[in-house]
Amino acid sequence: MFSSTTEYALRAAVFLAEVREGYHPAQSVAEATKVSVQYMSKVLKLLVESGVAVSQRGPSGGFALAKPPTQITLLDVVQAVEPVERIMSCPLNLPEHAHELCPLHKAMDDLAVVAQNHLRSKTLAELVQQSIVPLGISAAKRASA
Amino acid sequence: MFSSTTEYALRAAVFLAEVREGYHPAQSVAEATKVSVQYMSKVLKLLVESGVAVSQRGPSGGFALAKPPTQITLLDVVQAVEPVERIMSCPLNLPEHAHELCPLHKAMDDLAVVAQNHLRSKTLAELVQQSIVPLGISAAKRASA
DNA sequence: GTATAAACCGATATCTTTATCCGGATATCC
DNA sequence: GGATATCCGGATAAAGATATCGGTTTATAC
Repeated sequence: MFSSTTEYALRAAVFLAEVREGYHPAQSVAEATKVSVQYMSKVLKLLVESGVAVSQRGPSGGFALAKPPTQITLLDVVQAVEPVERIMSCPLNLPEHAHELCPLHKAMDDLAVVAQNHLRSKTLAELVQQSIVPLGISAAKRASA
Repeated sequence: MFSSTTEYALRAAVFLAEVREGYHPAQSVAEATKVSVQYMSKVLKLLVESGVAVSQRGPSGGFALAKPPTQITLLDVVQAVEPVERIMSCPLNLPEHAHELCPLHKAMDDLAVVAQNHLRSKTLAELVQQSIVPLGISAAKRASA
């Protein structure tokens, strides 16, 4: 259903929503989400390019959400890395289906709409576990902090 | 959203629902769906292995649906080639989420359920365009028949 | 202004998906 | 029972997604 890149992007976004204030280096995001720093850096870059996150270079730099978690939906994150695309014209290019999707592609497009609506209805804020520990910060690590 | 393999499988299933009686060689399915015979053969094999279609070797052989189109849903076809998987446990393996999905993966699993239900609600029969020409059989080809 | 922490960027490696090729097995038709 | 149409299966190729590596730039802190 979702590619691993999308899964990583969602984990990262939720993490940034949980930790909140300040910049968090890719290193921290990577550890919390259990993804390699190298790959997580690429994913974070996608989030920055799409306006979901912002980045800051240099010491005490890192990544942060571009807007409050209440204003970022799961769809924003998904579209940043692997857009759920609507089907606008028949991929078969049949003359019969030039101006109206055939029933099959209509059904597939319907699902795209349903999926988009579902993802749009959830904000990052709703996924933050206030009372629980931040995503991926394990008991051992917390103890040492 | 869907891989090309899934798209091909759906096209093939709709085609078989449209042409109805008898076996149809991979060649015919491939032409109608605008996919190479070689690749379509592999996709059709997946449909056979999952019980959506049946195959028959030799002259006047080919492929046909295993059940009437009213009894085959889009979900049957999709699950045959690229299952929409439920998320049963937290991929992060966090102790906190051992027996309950974290909100993120709960949301993702919810979408999987919504998608499955959507696909299950449409049968191949509902996608058949009775009054129109079969999928992919163009005007030129019809004229020559 | 120097040292350092961090994002950035391009090159490469690995794995998966998609696609093609070709010989073999099997059923049908005459 | 032989010729033929078709599915079947394995090997290979090409493309894309995933992942890693190393160097470069930029900002911060002191």
